[in-house]
Amino acid sequence: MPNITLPDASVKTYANPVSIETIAQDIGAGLAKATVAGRIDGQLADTCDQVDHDASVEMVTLKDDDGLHIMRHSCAHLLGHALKQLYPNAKMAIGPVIDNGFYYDIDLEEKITPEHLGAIQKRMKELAKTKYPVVKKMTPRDEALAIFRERGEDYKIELIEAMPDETEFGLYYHQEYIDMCRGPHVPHMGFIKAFALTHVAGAYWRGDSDNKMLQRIYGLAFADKQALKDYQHMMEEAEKRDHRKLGKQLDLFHVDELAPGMAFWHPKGSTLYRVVEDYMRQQLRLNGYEEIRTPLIMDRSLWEKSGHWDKFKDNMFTTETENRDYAVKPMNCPGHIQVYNRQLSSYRDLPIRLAEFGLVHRNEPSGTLHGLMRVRSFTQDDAHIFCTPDQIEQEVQACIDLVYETYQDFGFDQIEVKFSTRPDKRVGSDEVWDQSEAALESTLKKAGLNYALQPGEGAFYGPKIEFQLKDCIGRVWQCGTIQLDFSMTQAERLNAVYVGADNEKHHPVMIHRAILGSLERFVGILVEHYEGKFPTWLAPVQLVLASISDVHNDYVTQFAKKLQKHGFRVETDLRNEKVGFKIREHTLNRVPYILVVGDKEMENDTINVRARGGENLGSLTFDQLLDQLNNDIARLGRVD
RNA sequence: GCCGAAAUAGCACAAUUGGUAGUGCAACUGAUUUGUAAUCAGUAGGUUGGGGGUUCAAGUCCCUCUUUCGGCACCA
Repeated sequence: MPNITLPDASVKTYANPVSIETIAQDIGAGLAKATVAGRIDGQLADTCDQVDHDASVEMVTLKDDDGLHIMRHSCAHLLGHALKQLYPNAKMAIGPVIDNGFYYDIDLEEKITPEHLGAIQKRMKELAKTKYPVVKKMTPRDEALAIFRERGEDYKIELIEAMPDETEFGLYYHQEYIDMCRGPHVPHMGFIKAFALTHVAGAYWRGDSDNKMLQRIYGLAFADKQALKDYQHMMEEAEKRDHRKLGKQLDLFHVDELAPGMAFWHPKGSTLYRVVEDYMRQQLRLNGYEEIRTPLIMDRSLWEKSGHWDKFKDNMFTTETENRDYAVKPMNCPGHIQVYNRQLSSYRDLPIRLAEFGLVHRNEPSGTLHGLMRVRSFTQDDAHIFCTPDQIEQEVQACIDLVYETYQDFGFDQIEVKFSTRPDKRVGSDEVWDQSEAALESTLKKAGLNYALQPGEGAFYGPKIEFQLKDCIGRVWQCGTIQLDFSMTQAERLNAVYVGADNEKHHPVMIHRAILGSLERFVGILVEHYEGKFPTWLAPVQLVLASISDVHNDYVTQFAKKLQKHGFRVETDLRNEKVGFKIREHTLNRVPYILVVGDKEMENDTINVRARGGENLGSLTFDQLLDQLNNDIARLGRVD
């Protein structure tokens, strides 16, 4: 006699176990039609599942995030169904839901090309249109194995074998196609109305590069056609922000075939880069750092001692001369310890904060390179804080504060925080790792930040906090990082010491920290974040002064000189072109202010100011313009 | 590194079954002296990513290397 409590607190009583579908029917035909699945005491269930006890039950529709998720998962099955009809030899691996859609990994001799995707998608649409029912059968282990064995689904068998404790498996019958899944799934394919296969790519079975590479087909799926269209449109718009595209358009940088993964900064990009660097230099001054510079190339023995040679030589560039081996630095820390070690420090001197805009080279695998986001040569706004164990918390806290203040100045408010713990490949004892992880995590907790744990993702010498920003199409990149290191300063490594109050020598703790991370990556993120429309303090060219005809040229030149003397980045446009042409060109170049001079301005000793976005601020005197610019620049990139 | 796709003028792209490599913008020259998103005319620009092969003939077909793109694995 199950009593079913509905979300509106009403109760329905049934004489016998009852299916979700029946309950939905009893509430109303409309709801029943829209029901993708049910939630029984909070647990998702198929519409065919029976409720045999008193329970609270909710209907899940496509308006529900869970409903969307279920539909996307079923769409992956639909892909499997269509694919097996077209390619009976295909072996299906896994087909999970991802943001905005799904993918399915497939083992198939034949290479799937974009043209094939069209045919597969067409078949999927035909199948979906029939609204065929999806039938679930809970199937005992042996039977499930037999079914997949008969069908040659080797990967499904492997999946079953990887779950030795399960006694029965949910098999979903899509007409002749059978897939295994925890479910739930849509009751019929009529729910799948808006999807598109997007691309195919390689992916290792079980995510392990020692395994076979399968073909992964990616797809989008949404509740209705409009939502799909909206998403596709949004992605097209987002792709216009791509820093590689804008880098070319705005003449900021290029990456040359002769130096893969290394940026050539053009004058405008170089200016932007330098503004960012100068801003960080100011932050260093205000926060008790001392800036240093260390060599790019250092003797191999240093890297052997630091542990880099052992753990990371595959990623290091090397060189040799006169029978000595050198490595190009992939990190700045060993060099910083050399500077720290130049003198004997007292506990009274700590913390010592050494900072460097350190150019590092890492031989990243070729397939990873990506514009400015993943490069082989980049500059870290790096610093190493040498401190006593007692000072860890305050120092880490100060770093966290600096990260947030800096990101706000650059206009970022969506920052993801990750906490990464000990990796397999590491130096230092487990006790030291226990201590480091606990210290870092407790500070993180005290700071009240929401963070995600990433087990095993730490640096080889210590755990780390990562601050991540998103690029234009949602890919997440690590920027800032705070890493705690008890190992590098030890006697058997690079042996940094200080004299404690007890007059004994101790090894300081080292905090590795970068706020922006890589200048290259950060500039790339900035380009995408602002779509090249940089706030005035960052804009490579802040003002362009355009003359209307050549009688105004001298006036323009003089006016521009005055602005330059006040430190503004100014260009003049004295070309023999119509003013509309000049405006268009500088607008496309996203210059914050276009200043126009004609007869009127010359008479009144003013300049006409057109702000980015087309707003005309009228004709201003030099001092009025100065006020406007100074107010604008003082805001940095902060959003009000 | 792995799987797949791609590379044509500075940029964006075109070129039928293998048959004279083009268009637009930018550049340069000249005319025009211009009032808030494109003035007109002309000129020049290429060993079609590099190398090799097939063919009477290759941007197009084959091999190879490089780079790029999308993922995967990696990311100190």
